[in-house]
Amino acid sequence: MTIPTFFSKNKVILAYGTSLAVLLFLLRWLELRFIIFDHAFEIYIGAIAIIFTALGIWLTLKLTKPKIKTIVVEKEIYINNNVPFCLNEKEVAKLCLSKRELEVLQLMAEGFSNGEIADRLFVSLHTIKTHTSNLFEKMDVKRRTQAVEMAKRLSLIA
Amino acid sequence: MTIPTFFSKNKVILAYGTSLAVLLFLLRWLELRFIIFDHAFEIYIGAIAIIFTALGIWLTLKLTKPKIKTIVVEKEIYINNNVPFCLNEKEVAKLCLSKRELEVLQLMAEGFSNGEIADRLFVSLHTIKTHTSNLFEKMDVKRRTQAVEMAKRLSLIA
DNA sequence: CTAAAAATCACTCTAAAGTATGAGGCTTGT
DNA sequence: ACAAGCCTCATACTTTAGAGTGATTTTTAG
Repeated sequence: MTIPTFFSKNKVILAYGTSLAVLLFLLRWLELRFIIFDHAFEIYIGAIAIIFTALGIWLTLKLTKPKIKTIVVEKEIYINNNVPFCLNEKEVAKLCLSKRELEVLQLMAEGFSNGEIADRLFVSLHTIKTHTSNLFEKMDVKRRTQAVEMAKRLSLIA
Repeated sequence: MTIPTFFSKNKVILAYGTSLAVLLFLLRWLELRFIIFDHAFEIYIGAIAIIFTALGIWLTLKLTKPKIKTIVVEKEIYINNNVPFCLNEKEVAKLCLSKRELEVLQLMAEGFSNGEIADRLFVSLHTIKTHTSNLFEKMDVKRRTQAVEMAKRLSLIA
């Protein structure tokens, strides 16, 4: 998570530059002591050194690929019962539940038997049984009580 | 996980400065030795450039903390108990529900079959059936799904 | 201690739930 | 037009749930 800040980068570079300056002064001093050196040459070399060191630093910073670290953050989604019901369409889509199946699921959760649901939706008991079977298959549950529990937890129904 | 301290940085920089000085003296010496080369200056500059670029790269790799690119994957977790469950004891008393019956009711709401509840509570299926029958009688419902719906509505269970 | 309540187990029988499979009609998007 | 998905209905079969009745053993409160 800790990406090198601009400050830390600059700190290194500045420290390096300072050391170069010190070095140049040292050379200057040596030049004064032993009037051997042509100081323009040293300044030139120093400049080249600084520039290309900076280039190297810049290149490295630009071109190094960051290590990829994947963090799975569990985002808790609290379901507030006092807030008007809001269908969780994501889950509905994920489970591939059809409108009719949701209707059946809703009535199932309200405690109606398959027969009562059939009457309410004006279809046969067979149809409701098919719907419930498909629901259990899609939701990967074995009983209507499990389906209801899951449906409430996922806000598939009110 | 040793983060580079200021001291260690300086140590590197000082060592670097020293090596630079040595290098300059070496080059100077070489220059004095072989003044033969026509393009000695250009070669010299080129060498400096290459060396210091490499040095910059090396320094950067050594002194910067490794880049880490973090990918945060949000995994949604649905949680329903935003308000800590509080048993509605008034209703429990009103309905004359016993502890055991509440236990059975809880497991029933979690989607377990009578057989599974029997296993969980280490009693026979007959016992659970008796409990459920008594529950339905007391709660005045006809099916377990209705009982569960009512229990959740009245906060008899979590 | 004792009566009441609670918990346990058993048996029978019916109703409902659930499984498996097949099939026909109705939209819908390509 | 046609494939795909959904809704519908059907049959046959298995499993679970629930009703009704009765009984024994713990627990618990007076």
